[in-house]
Amino acid sequence: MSECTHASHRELVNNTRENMPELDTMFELADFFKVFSDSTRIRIMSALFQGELSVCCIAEILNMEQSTISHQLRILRRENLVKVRKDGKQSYYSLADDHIRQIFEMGLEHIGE
Amino acid sequence: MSECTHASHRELVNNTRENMPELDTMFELADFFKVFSDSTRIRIMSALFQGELSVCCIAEILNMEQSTISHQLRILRRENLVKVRKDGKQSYYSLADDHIRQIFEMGLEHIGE
DNA sequence: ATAACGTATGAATGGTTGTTCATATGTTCA
DNA sequence: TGAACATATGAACAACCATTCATACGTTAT
Repeated sequence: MSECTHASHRELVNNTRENMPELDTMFELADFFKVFSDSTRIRIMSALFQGELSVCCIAEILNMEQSTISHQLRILRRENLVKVRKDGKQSYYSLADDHIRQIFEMGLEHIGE
Repeated sequence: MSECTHASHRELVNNTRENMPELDTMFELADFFKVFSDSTRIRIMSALFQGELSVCCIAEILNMEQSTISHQLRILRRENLVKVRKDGKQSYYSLADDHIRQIFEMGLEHIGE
């Protein structure tokens, strides 16, 4: 290995840069994981694994304010992780992507559950 | 489906609660994904996929300050995602977990890369 | 020993983000 | 139509976090 001022260092830098994903891709990747980085959203998705639920139902399950849930559902909707079905006064949310379970299980595996 | 005030709603709430992971587990899960939710950390790990690198090398590859890299490496170290090998003045970092590649690939798959 | 270099870290700062409050929108029922 | 209910949303606030600056620590070489 070389230190920063050496010539071979330059090669290593350039080589590594070339083999890395596109910058935009790495930003997208971070944004993707960001959705899973909040415990409220994790809990909402965990609840939705059982099937579709209305907003107030989720709020009660998590014992949190309806407004908080709505705001977080908004984010999950924006990221296409949940879908809504409106029926009368209520909005029923469900998971939009089977991928989510896989992502959860990988995370659980890593933290050793 | 029932609305919030109905009796059957209570059953649904309790049932869903019981089938959800432990609260602590969901918090840990969020914390785990939080590590991957920052683009600088994603870029560092992407660089380390090529092999071990010194701090200043990473800084140059990402074109960021050494201090910034050190701070982020500290977090990655705390989460046991990288390991350090000290050699003289430099610290060489490498990925500590083969899992990481799998997590990256799942994320990349989801964002459609 | 001193200088130069690589790395680590505490404090300060600016930006981001989750939650709450208040309120608006839309629906159902009397 | 008006009241009650479910949901959505903007604004304000607080907490968190990534970055920068300054500096300390440890190592190498002169």
